[in-house]
Amino acid sequence: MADISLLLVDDHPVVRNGLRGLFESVPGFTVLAEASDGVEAVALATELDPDVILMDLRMPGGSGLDAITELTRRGARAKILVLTTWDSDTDTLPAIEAGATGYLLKDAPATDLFTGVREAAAGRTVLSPAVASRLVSAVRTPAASPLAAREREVLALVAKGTSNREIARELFISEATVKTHLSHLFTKLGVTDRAAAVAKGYEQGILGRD
Amino acid sequence: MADISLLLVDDHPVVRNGLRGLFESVPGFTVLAEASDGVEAVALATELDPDVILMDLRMPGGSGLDAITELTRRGARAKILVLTTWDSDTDTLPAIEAGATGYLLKDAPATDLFTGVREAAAGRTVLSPAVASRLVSAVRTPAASPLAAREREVLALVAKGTSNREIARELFISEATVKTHLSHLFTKLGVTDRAAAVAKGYEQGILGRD
DNA sequence: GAGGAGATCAACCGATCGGCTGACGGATCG
DNA sequence: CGATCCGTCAGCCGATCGGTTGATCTCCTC
Repeated sequence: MADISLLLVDDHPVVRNGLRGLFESVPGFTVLAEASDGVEAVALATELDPDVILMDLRMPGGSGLDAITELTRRGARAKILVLTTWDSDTDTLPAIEAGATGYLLKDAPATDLFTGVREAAAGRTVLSPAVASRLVSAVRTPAASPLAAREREVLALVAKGTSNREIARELFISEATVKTHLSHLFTKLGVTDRAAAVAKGYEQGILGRD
Repeated sequence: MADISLLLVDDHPVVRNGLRGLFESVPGFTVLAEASDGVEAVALATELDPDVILMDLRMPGGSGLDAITELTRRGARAKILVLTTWDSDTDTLPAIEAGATGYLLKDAPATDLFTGVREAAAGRTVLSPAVASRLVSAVRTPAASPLAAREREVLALVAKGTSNREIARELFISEATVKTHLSHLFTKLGVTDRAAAVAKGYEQGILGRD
């Protein structure tokens, strides 16, 4: 197996040097280049096509988040590992949404960094428990639907662009009943029209989970 | 620190026995009880209030998923760890959405089981890389918006229940222009009314990320 | 510099929606 | 047994929507 090629991105030369030293001290890694901001990172990543990019999020001039978004948009092959100082960093979730493969703590033991990079290069996701928790709570949907079963059915059809008349036919009820259900669910959701009702439905997790 | 109290839930006596043996062979754990299906699990969990519940998902008579949902609904204190046989189990994500704290592989080394349970008891999320990946891809939003900037603004207002006339006032344009934008975005999204447009907006990640 | 996309506006018309009022039977719960 | 919620239905009416056709202007790209 060939070395894993790396691109280091951090605005602090000290950090970059430290990382370079670490990864050059063990076999299996090659540091292709270093970048000090997001723009440079995108340019170098495009040019050098590294296996893994180690990227700090907080940098002057072209944030790490933007760089991740841009690289993802370009369909870059490189796996992106976010380097954070604190575990509780609120930027982590957006970074992962933007396309980061995982994240590592800057003060993690060296062996953790090595395994993290290897995992990422192999296409696996690298997450600490804290980040995993945040992901879980982002996915988890707490709210129980305040709508009656029939109202949910009507709302689901509304979300598909079905007219009241068509809904009536589909559910084997009269158009008047459909309108009654709609009025009720409008009140319950605190809206006045079907478009806003659909929006509330998604916000509250009533819709969207086929 | 007191022992971590456990409830074991699996339809196979052999598996339950094996787990009990494992956890009784080391200090720090107390197996309170065993349940063979979801219903029994909920009853015992309510009665005994364990710290951690180890639960199989596939069981006859009251699936594990239903049990998790029910326990979550009741606000049970116990952390729920799902026991799966295969990592690729498609039930894992729903289980986590339902309220599971994490999951463990049945054939994982004993030490992994122990640390997993300890982590869960401490409130941390226990996930394998494969599950983490699936979580990440569930959160990740791929599609770039096919809508023009102005069209997105109109759609966002529509989702809030704003009428065309109000949108016009809000954006300092005429009602006619609002209707033009709507017609265009309807076409682009492949829908025929504002309610379905809002739904598409959420499905495609255009709406919903304030 | 032609073409395309975005943003702006107008007028018309039929279809649909949403509000209002009122009603009835069943289920569940205290 | 009465209250409350769910699900069903009706008619009326003004407001709003969506489709259509057609137009002007700018900006960007090829």
